[in-house]
Amino acid sequence: MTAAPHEAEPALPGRALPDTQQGMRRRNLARVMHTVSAEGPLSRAAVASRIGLTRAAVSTLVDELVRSGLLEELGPERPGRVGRPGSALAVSARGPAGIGAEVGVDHLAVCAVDLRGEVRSRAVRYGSNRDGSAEPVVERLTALVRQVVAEAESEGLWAAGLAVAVPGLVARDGRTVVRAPNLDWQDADLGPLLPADLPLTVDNEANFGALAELWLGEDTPRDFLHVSAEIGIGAGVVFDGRLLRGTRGFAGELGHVPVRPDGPECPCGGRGCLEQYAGEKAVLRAAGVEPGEDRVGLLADRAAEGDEDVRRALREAGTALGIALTGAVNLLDPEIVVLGGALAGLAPWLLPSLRDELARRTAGPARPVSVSDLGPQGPLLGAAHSVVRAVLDDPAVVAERA
Amino acid sequence: MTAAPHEAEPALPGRALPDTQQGMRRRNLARVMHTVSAEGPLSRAAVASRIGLTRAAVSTLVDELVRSGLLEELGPERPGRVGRPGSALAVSARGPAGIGAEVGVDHLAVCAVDLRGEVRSRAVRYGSNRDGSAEPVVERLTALVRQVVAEAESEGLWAAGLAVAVPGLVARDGRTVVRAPNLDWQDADLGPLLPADLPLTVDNEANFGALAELWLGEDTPRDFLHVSAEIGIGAGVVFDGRLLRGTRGFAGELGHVPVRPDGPECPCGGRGCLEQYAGEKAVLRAAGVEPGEDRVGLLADRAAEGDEDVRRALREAGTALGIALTGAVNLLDPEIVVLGGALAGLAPWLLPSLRDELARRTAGPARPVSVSDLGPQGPLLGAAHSVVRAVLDDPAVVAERA
DNA sequence: CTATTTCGTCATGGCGCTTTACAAATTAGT
DNA sequence: ACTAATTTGTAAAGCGCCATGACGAAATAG
Repeated sequence: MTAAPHEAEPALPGRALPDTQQGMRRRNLARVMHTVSAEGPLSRAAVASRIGLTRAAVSTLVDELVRSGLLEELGPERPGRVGRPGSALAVSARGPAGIGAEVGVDHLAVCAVDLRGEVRSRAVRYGSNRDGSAEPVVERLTALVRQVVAEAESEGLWAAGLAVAVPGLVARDGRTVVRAPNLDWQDADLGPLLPADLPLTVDNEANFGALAELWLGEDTPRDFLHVSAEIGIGAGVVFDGRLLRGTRGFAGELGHVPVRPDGPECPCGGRGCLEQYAGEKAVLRAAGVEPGEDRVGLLADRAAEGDEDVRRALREAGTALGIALTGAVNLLDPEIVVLGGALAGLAPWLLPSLRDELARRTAGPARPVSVSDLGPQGPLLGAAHSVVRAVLDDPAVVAERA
Repeated sequence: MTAAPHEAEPALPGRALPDTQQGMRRRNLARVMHTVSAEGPLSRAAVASRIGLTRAAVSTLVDELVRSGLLEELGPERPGRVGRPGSALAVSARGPAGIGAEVGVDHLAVCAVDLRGEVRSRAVRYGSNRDGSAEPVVERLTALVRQVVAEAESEGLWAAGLAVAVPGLVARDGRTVVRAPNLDWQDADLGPLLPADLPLTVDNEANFGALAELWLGEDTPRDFLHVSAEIGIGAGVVFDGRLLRGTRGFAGELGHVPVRPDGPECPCGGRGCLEQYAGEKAVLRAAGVEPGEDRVGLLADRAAEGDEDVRRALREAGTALGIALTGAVNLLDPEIVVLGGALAGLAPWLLPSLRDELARRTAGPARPVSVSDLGPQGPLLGAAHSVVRAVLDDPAVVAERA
């Protein structure tokens, strides 16, 4: 029997729980965890007033969470005010950990994040992953995962689940990679290839990048568009704090939004797709740069040196992005647009023309376009945190295993 | 003191309710109402098995709802199977009613819908509403509302709320029309102008059209794009059964998605927006038809007669729609795209080129594009039903007033 | 006419939160 | 220093809500 998959981001009060007294209890456990996690060390009384329950009720909830090893008592608070000081509670640093993994075109990365959000262990392995099939790649990934899990365990943690970010389309079952052109994968079910004792989620790296921005970004609103590019151009659409996945799970294919309907043909079947103007290949060609290792770093270096060909190529890519984003902004009215992934490193040369185009084409106040401060780490962190969020969202499940 | 506004579509179990025993009770009352409403007359036992509570629990819930006048006992069921027949329960036809209203460019319409979804009373008034300001228009609308409410009351109903559909952008407060170019309205707060004894919601007609499709359409999935055109072109984005409104409430502005980035200038500031190709004005001009009354009917008639200019204009509009929708489909991966509003009547001439364009440009299986069977009635019905849904979503609120 | 099945209700019980009360630990004021 | 006031955490009693189990009522099957 394989472990059950977990949802990646069922908002705060896991709406799946039934409306019975036990469901209520579980949701309230989750609310305590979320509150303590978000607002640092807090006394029982502080938690109670924040979530609208009584101190007595919170006491019993906290007892249960402490017994399960999900919360820790830090001892008496420094009293600044009158009255008996509370006993500070914090999310445990020795409980469950989320294991995040990333399959890149030429690297693999795995990390373990504890409930406090700290990265406690990590491992990277470089080398091409275009092996023609998923098996050998996932085998190497599994080795890396075991290594990170072992290291986490030596620090008193235990792995609560594994989330894998891949550069490709993932079916809604959260296990099957339908198509990953840059890896040459097609309809690859990663479930049987990864450790069966860990609840597994597989998702698009752009989705995990967007979730990382939502969870970890400074002042990230609940309605935003996260644009990222590795080789293709993907977008994560987050509304009301929820990631929009689409019926088949293929939402966010910004790279194939038409920019010039009569433009060059695209492998997708369309013409003039964004990727034909702002995709990595197109930009490298326009800049007259040979494809090779660390292409993004190369472009950034050349642009910084003042290479006019590279700068023009990036300006034009920014314009194309601006056109595509005009459509997206008109359709979705996000509060901000965030550039992440490889785009973050090239932002200084993309942003001016992108902002120009967007401002020119949209009415009303200018739409803020910002750059993710997570940079290329977004997807990996998002994956690991998705497991952590699953624990916070339903602590009862994990308490049984602890 | 004005009545509190209600949410338009907080899914089934109004997530706003607190996680306390009373909140649980209220959510379970809602689940009973939704179940009975959706699946026709049902016995207590049938409801119990559907929502996963025991017969005993459902009995007390039903008692409460019957006492409040929200459910009715229809008497013993026709027994087809062995065992004691159940007592059929139905949603009451004499309880609260939702009042929907629509402000069109040259008409006003109001209707009352009971909890069963039946239209029990309606009134229409023709005549231009471009009076330069909202006051006189809303005054006429109020008169119509009072007339419909009185008629509904004479049938034993009482008005639970009023929802108004407007052809323009509405702020997220659900009361203020920020901009309605075709009415010449700007920053008009309709709150003080409408009956203060009715909870009020104002929303974009495209949004209400999309909700009508969600609630009333045959086989409408939970993820879809609803495209409607009156004078502008709007889209309702529904995902996971929830309408996506955007930060400012301006989501769905499909009309200003760029189709040809160097196309003709648009009043919005952009160039080559969809509206420049598929908007009413553009189509009329391309077809060589003079603007006037019932422009859509005229176009449909001419096209049916075989007028080649009109047909070409509609074909080209369909192509432009196809390009804009390609972007939307790539970004959102909806299960289907539905054409509603004025577009529904022109569908026979728009659809072929629209489908062609969409199929050519998107990979994978063809995305179904269908036509709403609600036609131009969508927004009005959606508005009235939004009030009905609010009652189903939280019967306890209304029970107090009954 | 009896056995069986299903429905609705009642009494009982368990579970989860609130209320109320109280001891513990701190600050403010005299 | 000592008392009053304030706040925290816990314990006991109470109430609301659903589950369980039993029962009469009303149908079908044999």
